[in-house]
Amino acid sequence: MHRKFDHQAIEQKWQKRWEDSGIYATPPSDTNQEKEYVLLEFPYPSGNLHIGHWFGFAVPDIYVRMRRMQGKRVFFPIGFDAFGLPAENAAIKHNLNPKEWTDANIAHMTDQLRSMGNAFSWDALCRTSDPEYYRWTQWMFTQFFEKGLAYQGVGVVNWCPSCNTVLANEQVVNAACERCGAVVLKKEMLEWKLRITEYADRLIDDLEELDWPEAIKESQRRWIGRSAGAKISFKLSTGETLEVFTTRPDTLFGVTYMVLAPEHPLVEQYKDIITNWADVEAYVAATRQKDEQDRLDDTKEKTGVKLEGVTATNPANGAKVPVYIADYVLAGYGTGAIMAVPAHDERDFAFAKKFELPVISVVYQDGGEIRPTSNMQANPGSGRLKNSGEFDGMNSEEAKKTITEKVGGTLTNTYRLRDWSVGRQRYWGVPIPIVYDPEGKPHAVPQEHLPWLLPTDVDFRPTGEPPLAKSAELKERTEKIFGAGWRPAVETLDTFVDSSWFFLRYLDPHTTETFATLEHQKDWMPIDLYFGGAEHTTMHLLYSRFWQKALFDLGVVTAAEPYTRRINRGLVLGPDGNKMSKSKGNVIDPDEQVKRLGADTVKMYLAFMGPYGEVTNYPWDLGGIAGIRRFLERAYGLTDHIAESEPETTTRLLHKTIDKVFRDINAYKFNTAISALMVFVNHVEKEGVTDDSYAIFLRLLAPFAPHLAEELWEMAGNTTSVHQEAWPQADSALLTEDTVTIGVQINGKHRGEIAIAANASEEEAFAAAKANTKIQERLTGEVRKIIYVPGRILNIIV
RNA sequence: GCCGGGGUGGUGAAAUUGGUAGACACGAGGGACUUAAAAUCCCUUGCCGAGUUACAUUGGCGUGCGGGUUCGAUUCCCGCCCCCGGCACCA
Repeated sequence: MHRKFDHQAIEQKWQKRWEDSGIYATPPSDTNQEKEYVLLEFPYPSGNLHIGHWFGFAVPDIYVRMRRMQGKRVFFPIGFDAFGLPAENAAIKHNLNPKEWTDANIAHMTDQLRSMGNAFSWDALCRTSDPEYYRWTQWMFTQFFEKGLAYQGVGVVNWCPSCNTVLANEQVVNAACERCGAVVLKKEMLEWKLRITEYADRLIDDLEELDWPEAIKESQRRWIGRSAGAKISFKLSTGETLEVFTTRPDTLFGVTYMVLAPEHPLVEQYKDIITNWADVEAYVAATRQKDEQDRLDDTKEKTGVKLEGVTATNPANGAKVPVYIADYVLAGYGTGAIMAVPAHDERDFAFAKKFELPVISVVYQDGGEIRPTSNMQANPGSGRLKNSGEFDGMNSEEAKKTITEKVGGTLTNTYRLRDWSVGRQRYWGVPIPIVYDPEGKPHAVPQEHLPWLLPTDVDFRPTGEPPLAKSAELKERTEKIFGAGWRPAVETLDTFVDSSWFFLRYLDPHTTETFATLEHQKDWMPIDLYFGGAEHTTMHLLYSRFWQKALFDLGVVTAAEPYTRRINRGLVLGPDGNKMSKSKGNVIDPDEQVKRLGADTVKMYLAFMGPYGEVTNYPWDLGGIAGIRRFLERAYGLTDHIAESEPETTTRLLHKTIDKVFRDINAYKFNTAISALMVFVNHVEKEGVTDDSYAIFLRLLAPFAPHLAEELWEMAGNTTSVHQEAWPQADSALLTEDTVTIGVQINGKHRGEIAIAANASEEEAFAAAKANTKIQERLTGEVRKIIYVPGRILNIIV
């Protein structure tokens, strides 16, 4: 019978008891239990937990709790990604300190997190803004600096005019700032970068080993964008050589012109040689003017200017070809210059048509020559060579190698990935632990001076000038330690740096000797399962893989890859099917729901919406959550149906439920696991259940409704925690039925059902079918064939 | 344009990956209880039709569209259409 329960009293009671007894604290190393490190993307302390946090944190807790009951030694920590711009912006708005704002939010959100009732290892909690955390962020950065992995260089950066800071390439989405949506500008400046490009191959190749959804792997591969080709040098009429990157060295004989990116250094250098310099200069200036948005808006009509007075010589056949600048060639990719083969590249073809340049076809396909003419398209396919001298008839693949060798080029890979820009011209972050000597040469702050504290005497309102530059304390500190004329770096680190190693600090949150002992790393790393959102595919997930590899090369971590398995989840939408937002007024407040219906209900409802681990968006359904609450009330009232004995159907169903709940949780299909529990409750309400079976049911319920299951477990007379009980084992003998109902088809059409022994022979099944009047009526003609799949189907062909 | 993931009732979704399509839940309709409402309980609920006073019963269609393979297709193959996410002149 359905029965109300006081969820607030129950939840408070058990949350306190679990904490007092410390049953979820980080498990000690010295046991024979198998370890399992389950990680969540830690929250940014924005002020309030939203439904997305619940979806992301409370649902994986189901998996964690089952694994614990199965005897695994599970580590399930939580923390805060506490540095970042919102704190600064909020502080400016409310006229307080970013630290105060952040700390207050953390305190509040910690309470909210506790109300979830997750099996968190609270003892491992850490926050990236604590000096004891960021001293290690800084230490790692200095190690990278010493190895040349962190460097400062002048380049064109992405500048967000609204956030007043540099952004990494990954943080620019559709030419706009990933955080605030402002259109990103190009700006030339000195910036701090990490050489992630040096790890490009490993970041691609090591994906093979990972048990990740293919979609994420593919996105990372495409983001890194490795392409195999060759670097080939062309002699210029000026005497210098021009190096180009091409994926098609086999088409070298088809080169009819060259193109440099407008920003290419040679352009400026040839100022006095180029006879139409005014035109060239104007084009370069126009390109510089264009921001990212303009480039996207382009209709992709090709533009460019010929460099009059400069020609290039094709190393393959000595042909002299003109040289252009055009903005379809990007300064940041390859060598910033290309050899153009209009016959076999669509972009070159479009350009050649516009500027009336020759098109020479040098590749044809077997079984029919396809040659572009001025009215046709380029043919980018591979095939056999022609018009290529001694290489005629060779296939493209072989020719790529042979021709490259012949002209003294080198086969090489080129990547789309850019080095990771990590310096930020803002306040609330990790100060870059670098000081400059009087000559301006950068030096790492030595370990004994770490943490290199974030100064507090700072006006952090954004002016475009880094706030730390205004700190007298930082300046004095630097001079005091290093000497007169020394000055500190004034940028802070991108917060993606902080989150690139948080999972290591969880292992040893209080050690002052190191960021995490090797002993604990060996015990827990790599992370077995990482739950998170799809938006981090080419940001956090890529950065932290790189960071781990860089640490691995320093010999300070034990694993070359941080995350063995990854599950991406979808999004919870508002009841109207739109993304929740204050302006749409469709925001569901989890606190309100928890107060009204309980944490167990909210958690279970989120788990019931659909399969987890598929990036699908689920609208919040007010009626749906009421249904879950109803289910829990019925589970609560199940004691009314406890009897001395139970029918065999109940026992069998129980074992099927054990089996299904286990398999479904293991596959993150929490929705169908819950429906199996519902089926069991529906059945027991009619048929009754014994004490023993009821106790098993409570153990199955425990991961989904930890508070209620614990309460019922206690009400059933137990003094232990249900969460420390062993996970039930299904009796395989009870999983298979003796008799089954199977469908009967005639000519493939469903015509009825028969109940027969599970191991019935074809003859027996056919006999049973003939005994069925409905079937019999239809079996008029001669039976030509019988298809019988035991336990599944009987199909009679007449 | 390219890459990835999808399209199943009024809704969220199931379907042991070729074997009774729609489990479970929501919503809706009807009934019981109640002075009444809420809550709860029971029944019905893919669509269209036949049939009966009411049951019982029964036919056809149905997993985005069009083909194909198969005894049998939501599942496999071919060709389209649409939706969501990512990338976007990357040589």
